[in-house]
Amino acid sequence: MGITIKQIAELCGVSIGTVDRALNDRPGISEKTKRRILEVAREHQYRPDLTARSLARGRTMTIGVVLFDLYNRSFAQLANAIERRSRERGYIVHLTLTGKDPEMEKNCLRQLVQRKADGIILCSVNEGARFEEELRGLLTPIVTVCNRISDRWPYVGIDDRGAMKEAVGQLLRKGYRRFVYVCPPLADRGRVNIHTQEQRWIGFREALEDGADAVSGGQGKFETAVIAQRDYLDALRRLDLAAGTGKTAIVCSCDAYALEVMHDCRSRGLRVPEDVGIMGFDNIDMLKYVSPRLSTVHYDMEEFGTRAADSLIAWIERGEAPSVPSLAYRWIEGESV
Amino acid sequence: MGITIKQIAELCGVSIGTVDRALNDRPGISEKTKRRILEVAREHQYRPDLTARSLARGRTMTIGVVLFDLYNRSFAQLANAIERRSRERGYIVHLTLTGKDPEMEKNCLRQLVQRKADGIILCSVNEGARFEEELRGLLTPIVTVCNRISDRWPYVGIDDRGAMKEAVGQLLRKGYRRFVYVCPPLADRGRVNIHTQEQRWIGFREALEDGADAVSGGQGKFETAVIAQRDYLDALRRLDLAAGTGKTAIVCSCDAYALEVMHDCRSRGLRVPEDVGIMGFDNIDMLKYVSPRLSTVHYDMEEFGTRAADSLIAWIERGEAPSVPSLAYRWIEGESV
DNA sequence: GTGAAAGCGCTAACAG
DNA sequence: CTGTTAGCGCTTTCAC
Repeated sequence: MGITIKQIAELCGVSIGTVDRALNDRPGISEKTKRRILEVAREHQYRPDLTARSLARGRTMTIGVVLFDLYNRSFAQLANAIERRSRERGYIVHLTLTGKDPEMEKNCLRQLVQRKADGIILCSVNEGARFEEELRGLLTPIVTVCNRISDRWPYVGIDDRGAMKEAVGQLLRKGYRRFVYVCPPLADRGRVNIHTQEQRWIGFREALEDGADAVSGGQGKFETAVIAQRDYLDALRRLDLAAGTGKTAIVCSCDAYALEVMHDCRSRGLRVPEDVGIMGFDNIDMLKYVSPRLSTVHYDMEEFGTRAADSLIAWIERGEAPSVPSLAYRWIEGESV
Repeated sequence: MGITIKQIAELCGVSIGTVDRALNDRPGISEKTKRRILEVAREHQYRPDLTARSLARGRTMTIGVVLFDLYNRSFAQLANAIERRSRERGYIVHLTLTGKDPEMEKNCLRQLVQRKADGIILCSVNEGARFEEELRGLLTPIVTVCNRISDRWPYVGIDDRGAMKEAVGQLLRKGYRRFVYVCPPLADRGRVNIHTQEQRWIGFREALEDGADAVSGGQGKFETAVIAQRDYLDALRRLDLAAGTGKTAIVCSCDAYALEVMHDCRSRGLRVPEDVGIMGFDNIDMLKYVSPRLSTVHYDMEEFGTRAADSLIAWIERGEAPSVPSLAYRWIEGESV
């Protein structure tokens, strides 16, 4: 199935070395024989066997991608962009999904290394010194995305902390003084990589600290509650949002939560933003179908993808880990706060 | 980087043949030497080089996937399911995206074949005898999904014609007698694969034909308009939905269009379903954030993925193209008709 | 039981 | 300019 250089060599009455020179237009071959060889190759629809080439060259022109899943719209866009850019640059993508299972993630990585992927783009759930040791042992360029691991591996993403800080600053400016922060469980720290969520959480606190100084000269803090658990809606319902003075802003660390929260609040008869303010983070594109429009933080997932691919390829081809600057983000003024 | 069987052989003072027997527990080796070899292999963290194995075995344990993109939620789910199932069964996925570009699609296919993917799951935009000839020339098992090509290649999907027919039957039963059918351009037929859209369109017409017989004994047809163009919203606006008697049902061949249409109608002050009925197709999961709930046809994209993977693997491993029965679908009663 | 050797298809270094 | 040869790391067949 498919003709090989050896067969071409026989057909042309030359050696495989010569065929190789012709096919990969390497120097040291006469125009005449080259033309003849190319002609024969074309006639027989010669297509080099890339697995053989990989073995010989020691490079597979393959990029391994490790993500949680593609349910999340953002991950889908990310994968899309990575594939696009990679193939533009001559690489093909091995997609592997972990389902956020630490062991599965290790399997994926191992698998990719065994298949000799030239580099890997990783959104990790694993974390910790031991995991880093394992990563180092893979001896493969790795670029992290969405979840930073450590300075040793380039990270593509925004400054989540700064972004959240700015966003909450907007709420303060609008006059909000009571806050509920809703996010996924942060307790797994150390076992599971929640770098991004953690940064946002820090950004939230910093914004309030700075705000407290500015607003009341360091006097009275703001009223805040934190909900960081799976059944966040239940927890939220137990809170009396109307108690006290002033309107509450529910700061959600991601749009997915914000949408659920908004839905739930409204089903309880709370008007948004009249009775309660809600903000999200991520600007997932589902938002365009939702009213009132959610106020949120936007960043470009596609850019994450192309940047991650570019950085990884730079590393692969230049041999040294590149440093990647934080990408841009911006506050989206909706109608929900 | 990484130890090889040759090195293990030297370390153990045996031949590589023996090492191979130990590592792949093949018969013809004493328990004792086997144990010793495995011990050494474990110590040195031996991981077989899968590119080398591929070359030697003539199988890569790789499945190529060719889709349009991952923007569409359904494709993302599809890709997700394919990856999951494939890796469960020992295969890894090569993801390639065509962006609906026929030439790009051919590139992807060629690339996958050169990389010796054991089989390919394809959602094709190309179509026609010549393309089929090319596909045949690839000499690789191919399972089609979402867009059928011909009987030569197994197709995973639902009976779109039947499903649309049933759905429109629901509308007739609800009393609708005026219809606007909205779908992507159908004019590209022959050049571009629009099998699915075509089937739905046929289903729509059949439903009305059957309905005409049933309702008025073959007398008077229903009032219908068809919009099959990129700027379908503009076209729709030009229609006077209120004219004539009875309420109009806008039958959209996909939810994406239905959502846009619904949004547009409401921005024009039309109430759904009081003034106009709208139905979609696909039951994309964005719908859960939309009210009124869209009436639509549901099918399980994940099932497409696992079935496609299973069928392809069956073909790869058993050597003969499997036949795949149509998958299940069901009408979702929403509030939009 | 074990070893030797011939591939898989391509690359790359070295002779001529 | 062209041919030869030795790999890449693993599999597989055939001797011993």
